[in-house]
Amino acid sequence: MMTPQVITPQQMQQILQQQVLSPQQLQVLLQQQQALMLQQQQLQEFYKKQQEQLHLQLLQQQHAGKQSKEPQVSQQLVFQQQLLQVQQLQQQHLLNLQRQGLLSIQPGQSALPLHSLTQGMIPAELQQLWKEVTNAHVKDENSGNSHGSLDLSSPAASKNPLLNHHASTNGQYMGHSLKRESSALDDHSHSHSHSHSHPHSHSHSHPLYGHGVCKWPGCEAVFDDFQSFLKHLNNEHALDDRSTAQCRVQMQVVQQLELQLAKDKERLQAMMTHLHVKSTEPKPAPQPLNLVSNVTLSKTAPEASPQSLPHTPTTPTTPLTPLSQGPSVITPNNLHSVGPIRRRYSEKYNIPISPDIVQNKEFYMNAEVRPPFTYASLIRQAILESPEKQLTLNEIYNWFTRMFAYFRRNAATWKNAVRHNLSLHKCFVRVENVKGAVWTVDELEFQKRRPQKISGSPALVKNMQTSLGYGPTLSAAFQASMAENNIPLYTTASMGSPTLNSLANVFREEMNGAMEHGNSNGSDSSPGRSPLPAMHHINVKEEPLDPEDHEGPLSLVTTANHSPDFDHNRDYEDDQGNDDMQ
DNA sequence: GGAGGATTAAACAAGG
DNA sequence: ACCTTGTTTAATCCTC
Repeated sequence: MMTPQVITPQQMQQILQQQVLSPQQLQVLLQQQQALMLQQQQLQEFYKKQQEQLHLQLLQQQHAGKQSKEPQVSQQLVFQQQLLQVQQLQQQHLLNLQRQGLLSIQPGQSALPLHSLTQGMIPAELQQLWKEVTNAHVKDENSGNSHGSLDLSSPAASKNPLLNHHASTNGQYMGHSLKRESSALDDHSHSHSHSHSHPHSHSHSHPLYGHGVCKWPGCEAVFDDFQSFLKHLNNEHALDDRSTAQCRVQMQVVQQLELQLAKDKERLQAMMTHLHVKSTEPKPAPQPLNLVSNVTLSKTAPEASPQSLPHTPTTPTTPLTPLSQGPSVITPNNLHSVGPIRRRYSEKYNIPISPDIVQNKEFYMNAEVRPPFTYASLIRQAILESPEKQLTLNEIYNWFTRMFAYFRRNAATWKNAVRHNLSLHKCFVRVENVKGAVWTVDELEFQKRRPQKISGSPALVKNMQTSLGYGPTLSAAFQASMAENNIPLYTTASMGSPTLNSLANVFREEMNGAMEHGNSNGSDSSPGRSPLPAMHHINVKEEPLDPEDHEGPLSLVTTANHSPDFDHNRDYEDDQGNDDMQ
């Protein structure tokens, strides 16, 4: 019954062990998403009101026709623009929620084997979680997928139609709110609804179903009727690693967007305040976003009192490649050509760091997701980030734990890997120092090393695999989704301050390395490289565009202004006690 | 199937 | 004796 050929039990375990979110985390994420949707709704209304109000004011002022007011009027216009932007952001958000694509694996191939494989291994909690996730979706259908493997949702949902009703309690705001939401914001289902003739589409509004298309991230299967869609949903998007991971990715996407939204709202609020516009509403929570981050953060002690690394943490100034070059607008296409141009790292990074995009960094700081970078890249980044471009081994360790939640575990393992890498790669040079020895980076060596690296960043691929449990698919998915976010982010970035952070650098570097290969070799620093190979495989299939989106994440992952909120006092800081893990 | 990179594990040495 | 820091070797996985 098992088809180990696809994933060995070992790998599976790894996946489950380190990559799959803990039930609690998923729980939180789910709730967050739900809350988000509701919030979105409120926001939408709120902004509408605001806009109306503004409009009125504008009209009044224009009426008044006072010369002196003109400047103010123009200001108002800007303001309005801001409002629009926020709205767009929201729209984008919703769109992402619905169509952001993840998979690209052919259902028949890997999906199935996985099902059977996972079946026996998935922890009960996962099942539970999945119930929550799908619960509302599966309205009927025992969908014949009786072979245990695909059931996932069947146990709870399919058997219990009642669940659907109060599904909202869990995370499935499906019903009305969602419906409303989509009709209001989702131009897809909205604007097109009439063009497509789907008899059931309106009666069976399902967030994952629109215009006869499955909106599951990455899927876009077309269906004639709602029933077949449901069937499809149960069969193809059952509870397996992929779905779970996709769900997770989606959550991250949501988080990202939320942060962005929060930022823009803040901006808007500031603008309103400045213009003395009283908001008609209590104003949504200041930081609507971080439901999750807050949780995790609070859990990990938000206070910031760097100890071991007092200096480095506060030097966000990305020592590396400023992303200023970012294509004005990142589109799936131009990404490719423009690609991540390897920039020599210049000391000139006076780029103001917009505190808003710290998201990605935060993501890795809070989520125990294995960063998609090789140890070498990370080590290098750590070193380059330091004021003196040199770090002691311990400082490198600290950087790892500080920057990545993932490295707060299994210290013995990754530390060994770090040491191993330091010794192994010529690009890392050990320099005797007064107080011992420090490690520096031989940039030339580092760059030199890359091209040889085949297959474009196997690390990435692998990391993604292990990290997401579904390899390339997810990595692509994740990046794709990030890329999507990218656009809105860029939007704001353009009006604010574009920046990138260390992670972005690492990412870019990694990409560059990868691309090096993808594009028929080339010497060291040939500009246009093609990104993750992984993505190619996957995305190419469905949308030739996406593959090049990887740049997205880069820009997305911006900024580094960072608050060393992870104080080193934390348990994970004390390496000792943590090695227990394994 | 082989080459080569990355990761992980582990043995071992030197110093504090 | 123990821990940290480094160096090495080896097994394994992965992509080309």
